[in-house]
Amino acid sequence: MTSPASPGIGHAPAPPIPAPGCKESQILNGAAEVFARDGYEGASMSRIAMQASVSKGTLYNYFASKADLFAAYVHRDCARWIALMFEDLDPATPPEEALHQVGRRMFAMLLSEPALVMYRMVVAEAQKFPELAQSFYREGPARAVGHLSRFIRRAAAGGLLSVADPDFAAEQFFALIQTQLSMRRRLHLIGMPSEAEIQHVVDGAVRLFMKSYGA
Amino acid sequence: MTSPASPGIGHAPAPPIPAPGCKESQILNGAAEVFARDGYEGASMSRIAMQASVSKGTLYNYFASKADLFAAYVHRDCARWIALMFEDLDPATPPEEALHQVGRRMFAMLLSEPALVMYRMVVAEAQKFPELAQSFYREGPARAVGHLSRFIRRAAAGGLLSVADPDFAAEQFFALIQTQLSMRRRLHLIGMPSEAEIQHVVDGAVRLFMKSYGA
Amino acid sequence: MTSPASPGIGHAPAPPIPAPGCKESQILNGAAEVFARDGYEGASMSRIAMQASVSKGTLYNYFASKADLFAAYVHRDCARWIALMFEDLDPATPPEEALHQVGRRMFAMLLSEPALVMYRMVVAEAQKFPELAQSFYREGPARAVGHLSRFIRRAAAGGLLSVADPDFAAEQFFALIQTQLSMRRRLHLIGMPSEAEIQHVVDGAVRLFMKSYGA
Amino acid sequence: MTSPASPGIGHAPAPPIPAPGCKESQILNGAAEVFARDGYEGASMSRIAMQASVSKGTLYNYFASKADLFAAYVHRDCARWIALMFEDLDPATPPEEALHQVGRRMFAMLLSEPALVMYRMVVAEAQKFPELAQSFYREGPARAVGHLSRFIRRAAAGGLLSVADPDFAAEQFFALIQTQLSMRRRLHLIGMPSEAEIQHVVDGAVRLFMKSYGA
DNA sequence: GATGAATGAGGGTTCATTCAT
DNA sequence: AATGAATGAACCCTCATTCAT
Repeated sequence: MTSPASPGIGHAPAPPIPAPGCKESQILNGAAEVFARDGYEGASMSRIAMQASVSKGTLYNYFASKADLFAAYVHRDCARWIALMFEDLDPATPPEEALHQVGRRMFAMLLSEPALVMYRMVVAEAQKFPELAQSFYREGPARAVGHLSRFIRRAAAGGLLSVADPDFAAEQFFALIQTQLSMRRRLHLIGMPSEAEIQHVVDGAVRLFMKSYGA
Repeated sequence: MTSPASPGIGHAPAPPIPAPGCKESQILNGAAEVFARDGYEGASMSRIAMQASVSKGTLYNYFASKADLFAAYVHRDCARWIALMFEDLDPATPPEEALHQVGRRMFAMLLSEPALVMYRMVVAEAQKFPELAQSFYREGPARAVGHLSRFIRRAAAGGLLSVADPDFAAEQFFALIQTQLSMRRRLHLIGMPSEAEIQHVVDGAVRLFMKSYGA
Repeated sequence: MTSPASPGIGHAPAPPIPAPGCKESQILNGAAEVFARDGYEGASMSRIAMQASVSKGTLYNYFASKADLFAAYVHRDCARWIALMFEDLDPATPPEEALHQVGRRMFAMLLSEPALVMYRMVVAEAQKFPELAQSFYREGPARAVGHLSRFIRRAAAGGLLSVADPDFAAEQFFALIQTQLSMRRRLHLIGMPSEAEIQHVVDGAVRLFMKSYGA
Repeated sequence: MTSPASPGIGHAPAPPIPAPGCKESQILNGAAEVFARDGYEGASMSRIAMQASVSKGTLYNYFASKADLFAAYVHRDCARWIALMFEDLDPATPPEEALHQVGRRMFAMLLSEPALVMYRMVVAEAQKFPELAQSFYREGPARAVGHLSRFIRRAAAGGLLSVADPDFAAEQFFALIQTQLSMRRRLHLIGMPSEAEIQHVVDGAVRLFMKSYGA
């Protein structure tokens, strides 16, 4: 119903992301800004209402509570940039080149401002919103690893890589991308790294990976 | 700065960690409990006062504000368990064995409950308390990498490893430890991993590392 | 249904009770449920609208305000069960038997759930809605006493009772029905009394009454 | 301390009524005024704070919630005027005179402004505060009936009255006091009755009572 | 130094009411 | 005639902070 276009696939998104122009979307935009700036606890419904240019009452016409609004915001924004992450890799790409490509994309995505904000909030509130942490993990990191793992398995089957445990290997590659540079960025100690810095980290990761897992 | 070697001189550490028995310490203990449970915004001075068995007035005799108290708590507790992390590695240890040893220790420490709590809080409040994030990074991750880097450099000098950039190599090893298992633990999705799971991750990290950097 | 049948006579009731099927009636039914459950202040127009299956806007098309709606509800429901109270007593009935009969009916009616609810609400809001209390009194207790008083007067005229002040005597009988049992019921301390308990109270009332006022 | 006079009895009051001058008392005075005027739901903590000349925060330093404050108010004010009700009747008083005396006192008390207010509130909120209704009944009406019942029993034992069931007889007398005058007063339809009106009702009650139960 | 009563701004939430459709 | 989205004031309650004792 929400996407009759692509026949045969139809895995409908659970929370139907609101149309960009509508009031609900307007509220979520305001919420995104305030939550990102102040965190969950620090954000106030008053400020969100103000930022979204609606009355406080209207907030509650769309979302039953602050927690609900927060969940909706996380879901929408997760879905947004997760979608950008993985257009499937062409299996024909030589592994080394594919790793470079996906490595750079991952890196850039991980350290992008919206992803950072999301990561910070989900980590911070994981205790209070366990189901949010769960769905964040499932929709984000888990899917990324899954995609990479499938690529590795195919490459191994084709004799291009020599990997016994593709899942674990994918996790390792994913981990190698997140050096201290990521940590410092997450702690707001640095801004977005330059292209050269990214390249350096990714090169290092690919080199280590291929040395072990190259055919 | 941390080097207490120079004898006879008592250059006091910047934030003088309070004597364990005193009232200030008593307050910080209460604060630790409450901050860990409720987060910065969620914690209330009343609850902290109650937990520490002092009056609210006394809190303000020792700490000018909630933010101040929070900073003091982070500093003290960071210092506490960072200290446990790195008794210096014996340079005589064979690299592979040393990596296994330090890998296991890092892993266990990183995923321990107090470290998780601290990580979560610092990440969550990095925006509001930038200087806190800075000192957390300096006293924690940066020192860990520094230690490992020095060990690698020595081993390379001795011909036991073949590493061009010891700092970067150390970061890579550190990164390899933090697979999805860490991510899931940070998101409260799993409890403390078993000894076998730890061993598996560390083995994999050492294998990858040695394949590239082994002499 | 209230008797539009009688041809030729148009003594319209002051607040024209709405026809049972119409939208106004539908709203009042919803209001009755919610007011009874939540009281005047506790009731919300949203819940009433929901209960009545109409939109909030429609509520205001029929009633200018919450207070108006409340008044309409009280009027209609008072009228409803007051009507059931007194089909006129047959003057030929021997007084003692008539008193037993009317006593039991009064008692049962007074302690019935809808009457209790109404009593509670009118008492509670007597200050805020004085005209409501007035009309409640006039349509309820005053009419009950009036009926009984007329019966007593006729009986006295016929030599069956010896009563100087029929109004006062009727009030006394009415009062004797309302022992502590009524009080406890009004305070929600007990449920509906059993038939035996009712009989006991009514017997006692009739006995006392007849001892003084019997011919 | 509250009643050192009667030795050997000492039934201490459960909720220690606060000293008249203290802040708690000051708050309760403000609460009494506002609750009496606006009812439980209608009263706002802000108005109470204002009326009591304290800040809203202070209210919550003394009472955990609005419900708590309401309960404390009911308890204190019940206790206050219940105490005035029954200094024990002298058993030597002739029954008819005693009934006149207690009848007038009851009547006046029942229809006094504070008792009315209390009655209205307890009835109104009996559903939401059942334990309050219970303790109101126990401390008020039940005790009144108990006192009267004991007097009647003694008189019957002394041959001055002829009563088989003193409890029921006491209830009947109590009921006879509460004619429509009481009802009208409870509905705020009239002010305090005149001395003559009171006398009339009480005379009638005593007459009916003595006609049946006189020796 | 230690206390805890007092404060008042601000928190999330509900509500009666309005009005464009 | 009927709707329901939008409003903003008011609700109860919590909070960090102050200050007289």
